[in-house]
Amino acid sequence: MKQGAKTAKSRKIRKRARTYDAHRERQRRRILDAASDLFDRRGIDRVTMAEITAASGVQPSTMYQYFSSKDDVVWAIVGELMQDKSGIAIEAMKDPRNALARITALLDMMASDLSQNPEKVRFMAQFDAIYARDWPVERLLSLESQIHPEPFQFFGELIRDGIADGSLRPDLDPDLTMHAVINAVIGAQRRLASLGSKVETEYGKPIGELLRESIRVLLLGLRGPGNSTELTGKSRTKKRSS
Amino acid sequence: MKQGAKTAKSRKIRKRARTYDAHRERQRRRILDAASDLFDRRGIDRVTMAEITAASGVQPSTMYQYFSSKDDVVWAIVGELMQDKSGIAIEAMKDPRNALARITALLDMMASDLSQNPEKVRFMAQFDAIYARDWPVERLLSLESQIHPEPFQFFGELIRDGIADGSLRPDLDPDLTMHAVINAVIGAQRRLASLGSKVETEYGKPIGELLRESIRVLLLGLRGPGNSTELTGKSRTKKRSS
DNA sequence: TACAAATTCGAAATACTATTTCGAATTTCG
DNA sequence: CGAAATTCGAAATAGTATTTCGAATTTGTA
Repeated sequence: MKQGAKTAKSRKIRKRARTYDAHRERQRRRILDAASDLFDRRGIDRVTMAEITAASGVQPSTMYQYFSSKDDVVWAIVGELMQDKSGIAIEAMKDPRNALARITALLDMMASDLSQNPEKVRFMAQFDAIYARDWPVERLLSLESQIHPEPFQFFGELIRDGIADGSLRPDLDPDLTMHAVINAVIGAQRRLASLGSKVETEYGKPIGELLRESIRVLLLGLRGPGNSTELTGKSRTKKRSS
Repeated sequence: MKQGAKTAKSRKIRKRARTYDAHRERQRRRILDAASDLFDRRGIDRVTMAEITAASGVQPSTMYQYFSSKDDVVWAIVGELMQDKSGIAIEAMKDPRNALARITALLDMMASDLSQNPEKVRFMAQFDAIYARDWPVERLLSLESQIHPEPFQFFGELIRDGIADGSLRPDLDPDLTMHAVINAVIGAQRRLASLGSKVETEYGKPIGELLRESIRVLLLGLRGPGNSTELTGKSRTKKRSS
């Protein structure tokens, strides 16, 4: 349906020949942007289709020509978000020093994400809680595999590398530990986003700070006997990373 | 409406005088049990009031005489769950050895909870994601404070005790660390419950095992320099670490 | 025991909501 | 130009939470 459509609007000559597709892209974007904004501000389940159509300026009948249901809209937004995040994550993992440094960069990225886009994180938390369980595994798998082909092996390698280069403690389980750590950080991140200001008023600390402390403890637990205080201290106070 | 009503059903003599109240209690229970079961099996948002009334054997009109809305039902169940869990948690924290042992007991309890009642945990995850943010802070606070009066000071003390007795590393922040750790474990626990079987089929490990690994890493990160292997390999199945 | 209060039922009514349908009007394509 | 794609408007369908009310039943009490 949309294969050769997005190569580029090369010149005016081509532009006319692609008006249908280009228009469809624009409409789709308008709908997704409007929906995303509403979801962020009010939560998935409190947003009605009528509101989405109103905010995006199309009629319901048009709406359903782009998305077959409200769930479909949610799914599309989730897909885009995951795509974005995984790109950033892969970038963050380029650190050449050692495995611990790469893990640190990845987790720091998640903390920044919470501080900068708490609404998006909250949206993903709602997705997990409401939809993820019932939707067919294939749908999730196809999305995820399209993003990171082999996360299992990859995470396993990471732990193995770290044990080899001495940055991680040697008694970690390559098939388990990295998944457990990532899940803990994502879980903490999304819970903080869900509770939002409630946490801040009750605990007196910004949610970003709480998550960074969780990450600090986890990294301390991963660290090999060698590097005692190397990465421990006030870790992420953003210095000019050259 | 129901002040001096629940002291006790002393004798048969009294029993008759309290039939109204007793009946109301029973009805309330029937509704909550039926609703809880449905929520566990299908998720909060997929359960209709009609189903709840059918399952509990009352008419809608009767239903709304006990709970003013579906949210009200959800809230009541959350309240009971929190009450239960906090009782168990307080019990688990009685370990007299040292602060690290108490924290370990608390986190282990959460892992057992996930393994034994994944549906309940999932229910709480949905509550957090869908409701917790919008509901008035006072409502959450009144519930929580009724359960554990001073969690802040309590958690702070725990860290301070641990630093004093040497079981925790000395550079932890009494006002921050324990909250961060608890939040990470609860977040991980609820995320695993939300994703449920999906995690198991994709990662090939039961969710309980993943959570226990997260907890193991966190505890390693908390541990003071003194007790190297003391509590590490303990609850974690095999692995005679030496 | 008789009467008032509390509880339940049944059934219908209201007000939202997601989703569909269809024909007419407009724009794009070949 | 004529066919195809797109949008609109407006109304229709079906499912949902919540309310209302009078009749029937049970319980409390004088």
